[in-house]
Amino acid sequence: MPEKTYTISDLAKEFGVTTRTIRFYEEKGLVTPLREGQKRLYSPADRVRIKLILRGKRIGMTLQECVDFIDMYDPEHDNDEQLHSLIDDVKRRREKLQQQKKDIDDMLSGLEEVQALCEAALTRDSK
Amino acid sequence: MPEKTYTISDLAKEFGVTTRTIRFYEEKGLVTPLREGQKRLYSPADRVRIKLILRGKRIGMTLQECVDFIDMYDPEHDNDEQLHSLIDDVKRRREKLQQQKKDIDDMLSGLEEVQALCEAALTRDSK
DNA sequence: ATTTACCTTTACGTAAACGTAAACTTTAGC
DNA sequence: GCTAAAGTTTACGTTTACGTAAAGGTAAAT
Repeated sequence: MPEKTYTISDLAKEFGVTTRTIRFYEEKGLVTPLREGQKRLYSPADRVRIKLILRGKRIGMTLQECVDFIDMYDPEHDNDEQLHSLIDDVKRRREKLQQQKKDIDDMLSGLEEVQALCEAALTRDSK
Repeated sequence: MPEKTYTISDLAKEFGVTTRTIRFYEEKGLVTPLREGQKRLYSPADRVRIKLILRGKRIGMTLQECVDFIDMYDPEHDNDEQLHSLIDDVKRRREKLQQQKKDIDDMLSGLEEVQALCEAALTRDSK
């Protein structure tokens, strides 16, 4: 079956970013869509890459970190050395993610408290 | 008891940032240490603020978002309207944090898989 | 045929978050 | 009394991640 394709504005709309953003990612080599004449044609794989980039960004990764992260899935693991190096990278990244998760949990606890206090103050006032 | 104080390099060392960073935060109004002559004197409260700022940064918050977040704990909740508004802010922030947590969990799953595959490839080679 | 709605490239502008260097003062140690 | 370490202000530089025109090509709709 003929692979589905997307225009730049399709993806921009879907992900809530501007076309400028997507072209910028291409400038940086993060995506490399095909061309139909001048027009960019994005494959499902391109779409996924953009999705992964935006996910990375949501937790504060730089674009370079997003690329590095995505490349972990697509490794050129020729030899043992590269495999070991990749495993080390994965471990480091996992630890960082765990720390971020802990940070988030701490913040969530705080916010829940704040919300409870606010709501208590409101019901108190309403009496 | 006399409240403990910190110099700028005390805090810089503790948090692994430069003094420039801490002064920059002051420029932006994120902290307002006392002075002893020219020298800045940081209180435990200042220290905590910096800690919270850096925690926020770790999950990708901008400095402004960090301030807004910290201010949620220290609210001027004069009237009901402000309380409601604060509750709304808290809810929005909680949702965002939940999304980030989900993103992190997704990434962690992916990384665990990658690591497993790598380790499998290694043990296979060693035979 | 011309408006409308996309697409394109090129290029300068901008906000955030510091880095870096210069030039100077203050305090502690020898 | 001098030097070294830490503090200070001022100010220009840098990277990241786009925003925002400007100037134009293409294709469908009226």
